[in-house]
Amino acid sequence: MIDWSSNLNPTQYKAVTHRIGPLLVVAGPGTGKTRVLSYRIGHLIETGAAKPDRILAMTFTNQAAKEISERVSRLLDSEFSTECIHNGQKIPKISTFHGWALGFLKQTLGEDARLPVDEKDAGDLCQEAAKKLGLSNPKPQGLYECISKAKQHFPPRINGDEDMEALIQAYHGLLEKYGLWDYDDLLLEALRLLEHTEIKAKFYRDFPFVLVDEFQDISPAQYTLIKSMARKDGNITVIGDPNQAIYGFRGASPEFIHCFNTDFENVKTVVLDTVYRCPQVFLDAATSLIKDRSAVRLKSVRDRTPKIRIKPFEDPAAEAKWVARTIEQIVGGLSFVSLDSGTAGGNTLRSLSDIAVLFRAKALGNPVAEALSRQGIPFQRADTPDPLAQKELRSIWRLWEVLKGRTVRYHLLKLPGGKDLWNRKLPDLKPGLQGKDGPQLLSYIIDILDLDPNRPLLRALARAVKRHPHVDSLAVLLRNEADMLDINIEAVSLLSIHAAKGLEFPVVFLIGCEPGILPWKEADREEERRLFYVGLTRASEEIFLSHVKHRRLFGQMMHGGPSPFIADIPEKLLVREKAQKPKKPRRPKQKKLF
DNA sequence: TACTCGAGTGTTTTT
DNA sequence: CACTCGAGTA
Repeated sequence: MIDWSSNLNPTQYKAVTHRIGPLLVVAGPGTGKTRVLSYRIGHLIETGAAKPDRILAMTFTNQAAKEISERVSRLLDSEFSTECIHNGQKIPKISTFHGWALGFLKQTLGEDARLPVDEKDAGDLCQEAAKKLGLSNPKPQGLYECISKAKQHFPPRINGDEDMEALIQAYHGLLEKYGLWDYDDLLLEALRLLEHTEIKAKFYRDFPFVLVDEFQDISPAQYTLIKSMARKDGNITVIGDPNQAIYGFRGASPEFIHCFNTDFENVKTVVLDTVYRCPQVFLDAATSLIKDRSAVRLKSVRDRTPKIRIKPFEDPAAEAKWVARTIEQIVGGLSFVSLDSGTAGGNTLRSLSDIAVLFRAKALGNPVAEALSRQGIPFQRADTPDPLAQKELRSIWRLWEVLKGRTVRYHLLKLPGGKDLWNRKLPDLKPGLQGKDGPQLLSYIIDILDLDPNRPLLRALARAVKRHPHVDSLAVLLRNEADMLDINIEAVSLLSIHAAKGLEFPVVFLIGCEPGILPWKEADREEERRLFYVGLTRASEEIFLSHVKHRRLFGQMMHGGPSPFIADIPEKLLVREKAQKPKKPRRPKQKKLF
C-alpha cells in the first residue's frame, strides 16, 4: 500500500485523490506537476477506481510521455503489484496527442488509414501543389506553415483567401493521391471520427479516464478534441500553467484553461502553489512580469534568498567572455587556468551540468559557444538539426520504409531515379530481405543506393543501428540518437528558453535581455513576458540577467540597453552590477585633458 | 547530373 | 553576417 499523503503536500494530495468529474490543476513552475500527474494515475489504479487500460494520458512530446510512463510504473512496481501491471502490457496508455490519434485512426479505419508524413515532405507537397496551380512563388517554405496554421483549427480556418483555399485543396489532393496525412491531419481526422456518435460512445467506454498534460499549450483543434473525448461531467483531468504558455506562434492559446471551466460541468480546480524549485525572490520577480498575477501567489519552500543579478555589457563578445569567466569561477576553475583556487566567491562549487545559458534566439548562443570553447569549457547545445533533413539519410530512410513494407508511392517517387525505376527494381530486391536484421538491412540499402559506406555520416548511422539491431522505425531511432541533451553529462547547457521549458538548473544565465531580443520585435508582448517568466523560473539557486549595448543580429545592428521587462521587476529583488571597464583602454584618458 | 553563383532570408518547435 | 535555395552552365 502506498502512503499517498506522506509523499504529497495537501494540495497535491487533493489533486491526486480527486474522485469524480472534471479536474483542473494549475501547476506553477516547480510545484510537482509531473509528480501529481503520475501519482494521480497510480492512485486511480491502486484504489481500483480505474483499470489501467481505461486510462488515457496525453502529452505533447514523446519525452514527456516516456517520463510519465516511467514514473507510473516505478510507483506501482515498487510499492504495489497488481496482476495488471506485472503481466506487462496493461500499463495505462500514455502517449502524445499525435501518437494517440494515429493509433486511433489505424484501429478505427484499418486498411483505410493513411501514413503520416513529416514537415519536410508536407512542405515539398505544398510546393508541388503551388506549382501546379501556377501560383506565384511567395515564400518557398512558408506555404506549409500557413496551411498548418489554418489546420490548427477544427474545421480548418481559412480567412477567405482564394489562393490559399485553392492551395489547400490542391495540397490535400496530393496527400490523398499518395495516401498520406500530415501531422495536423492526424488530429483533424481523429476529430472527424469522433463526430460519429457510435465511435464517440465506444471511445467513452474505452477510456472513461482522460488526463492532459501541458494544457496551456493546446491548439484550438486539440481543445475541440479534448472536448469530444469526455462528457461534460466526465473524468477528465487537465494540468498546466497559463503563465508558461509560450507556443502561441504555433497555434496554442492559453485561453483554453479558462474555457475549461465553462465547457465542463462542476470543474474542481486545484492550484499547486508550493514551489520546490526556485527561491521566493525569483518567483516574485517572475510573477511581477505577468499581467494576470492576481490569481496565484506562489510560495517557495527554499530558504535561500539570493538576488537577481543584472549585468550590462558593451557587446556580445564581452558578455560571452564574462559568462565563460563566471562559469569558470562557479565550478572552481578548470585546473590549469585558475590561479585563485578555492575561493569561488565563498560559494559551493558546482559542476558544469548545473549551469545553463538561456537565450531568446539560437543565434545568441554563438558568441557564448565561442567563448566557452576558447576557455576550454565543455558545453552542449540543444539545437540538433533534423537528421532526416540530410539527403542521404532521407533516401536511406525512404527505402527502409519501402522495404519494411510500409510502402508509400510517394517514397518511391522521391527515391533517386524515381518511381518507375523502383517499381521495376523492387520485385528483385524483396527476396534479398529474408531474415535480415537492422544492420544487415542497412548495409543492403546502402549497397542498393550505391552510397559510400565509409562516409563518416553513414558509419555513424551503422553504429546507431548496431546498437539497436531490431529497430523497426529508422526515423524514431535517428530522432532518439540525435536528441542527446543529457542532463548528466559534464557540460554547460546552451539552450533557447523554449527548449529549456520543463528543465531546471541551479545556475542560469539569461543573456540578451534587450529590447528587440527579449521582448522579440513584433512578437506578442504577453507571450514574451511569459517567456521571461519561464526563463527566470528555470533557476534554483542563482540567476544572472545580462544585456549589451550593441548587438549585430542577421547583419543588422540592434540597439541594446536593458529589456523593458527588467524595469517591471521590483528594484529590491535586483542587484545591478556595474558595467565592466574596458580592460585595456586604448588611449589613456589624461591625454585628452586640457 | 554536378557544379557555381547571386539573391533572398532570417524567432521560438513538436508531432 | 551566414546560410540555403534556385537558376544557370558545363
